[in-house]
Amino acid sequence: MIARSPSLTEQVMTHLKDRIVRGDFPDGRIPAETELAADLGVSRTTVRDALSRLEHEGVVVRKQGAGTFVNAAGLQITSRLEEIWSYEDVLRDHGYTPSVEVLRLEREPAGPDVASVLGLAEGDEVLVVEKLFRENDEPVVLTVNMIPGTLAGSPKRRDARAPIYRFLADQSGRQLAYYLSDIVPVALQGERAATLGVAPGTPAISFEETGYDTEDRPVLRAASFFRDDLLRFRLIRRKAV
Amino acid sequence: MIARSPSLTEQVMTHLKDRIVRGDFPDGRIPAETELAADLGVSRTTVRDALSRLEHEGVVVRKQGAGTFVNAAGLQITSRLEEIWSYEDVLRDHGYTPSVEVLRLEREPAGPDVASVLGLAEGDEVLVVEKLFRENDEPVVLTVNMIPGTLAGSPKRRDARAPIYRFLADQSGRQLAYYLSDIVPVALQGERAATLGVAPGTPAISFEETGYDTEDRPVLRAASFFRDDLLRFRLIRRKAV
DNA sequence: CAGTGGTCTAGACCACTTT
DNA sequence: AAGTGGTCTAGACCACTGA
Repeated sequence: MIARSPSLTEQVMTHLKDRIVRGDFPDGRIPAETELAADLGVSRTTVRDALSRLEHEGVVVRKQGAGTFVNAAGLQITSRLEEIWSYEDVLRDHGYTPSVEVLRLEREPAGPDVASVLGLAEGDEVLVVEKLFRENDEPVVLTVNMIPGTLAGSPKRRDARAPIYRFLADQSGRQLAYYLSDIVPVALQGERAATLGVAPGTPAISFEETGYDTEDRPVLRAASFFRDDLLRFRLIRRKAV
Repeated sequence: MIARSPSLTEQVMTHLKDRIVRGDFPDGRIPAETELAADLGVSRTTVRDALSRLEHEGVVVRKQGAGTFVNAAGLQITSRLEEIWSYEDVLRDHGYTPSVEVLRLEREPAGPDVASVLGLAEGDEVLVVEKLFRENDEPVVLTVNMIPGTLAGSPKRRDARAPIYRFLADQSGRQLAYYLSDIVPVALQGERAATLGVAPGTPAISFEETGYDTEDRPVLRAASFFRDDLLRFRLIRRKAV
């Protein structure tokens, strides 16, 4: 709850972002590192740290010998794939005001695939949490999460509306540290197509992912299905260094 | 002892990668930054730079106060989405030894979408380069590239087998700087399905992307289709900082 | 050529985790 | 308390770009 004062680097980042948004650099050129350092009263190292992180975020581009420039393309990226964490936030980033409904919350025996990924024996119990995210009654994202039964108590539907990483932390105390995600093309069928409000056979992207806690133990298996017409993933690809 | 050319930072990176692969850190724990700096005879800043980049690549994880650790999950990532540049390399990373065939190389009038993206008038000529990447006669990736007609001479089929960024550089002198890519689910139909050797209606992922040169001018529109059973994209997602 | 970002050093103190 | 990574400084030289 205590707001720790942002680091100098972070303050420089916000400062630069603000100026970019404000249109302080109409030609897209950002002042030289030494100049910024002098103006802001910090060391060039700190400025460079901030610029590195902004470059990593896709906000600016640096060209040796030439200068640092605002990256117009980066402003088009609404969701950076590697930082997706809560679908509610993703939808908000897209300008939506999402609602969440818990479609399913029950225990069932794990199938062989899920058991293997989560390090369980086949037939061990998993808790299934199925959620639908809507914008104005229009379904956009459907997620199916499976958690080892031993890592959950007897949650109420209301509890399950929280982002899954928070739900998991509340139930088990385990912190979700990272996901390993496969991007998989699917054709939506049957009930799943109906839930998302599309015709059977509609092609869609599914993220199939395994979540690990801070000690690299698998704690979550999830699949997410998207309405491609309402939610599109975009990324920048640059030549590797 | 250590020489120039690859930067010190890069040498430290390769050194650490080698030791990781060699199994020098059986418990997954990497020596402290100060220790590495002393051992290698470089400053801690250089070591930190190397570790930052390895962390960014997903090779290691750093935990404040605890240490730096090998990231087992990162070793499973064969293709980092944000660094895809040549599909031949992507396939090689997957352990394949790909071959390339140029299926199509001809000029045609641009449709409205392509014209708009490339900043052309509808009907202006674009050069279409369609390539198929195979592993052992098995088709894996199909790419369709469109370049403004003014940016290409009269290339031969042989020229078009090179990676598209090199082809573009050879033809026009323009350097491809980055791509803006949409990840789109499609159902493969007709000729395209046949070319990739799958049943009509098979769901697939398509990368729809626009390539820009170093001066942010659009120079390339491309779409790529994948055999999901042969080429899978995987990524790590971590909590944003 | 002057000016830019890229690399590197040596050292200081802080925030956090583990013992 | 000891040890780790995180932040920050001040300064040096190099590699590259552009006029």
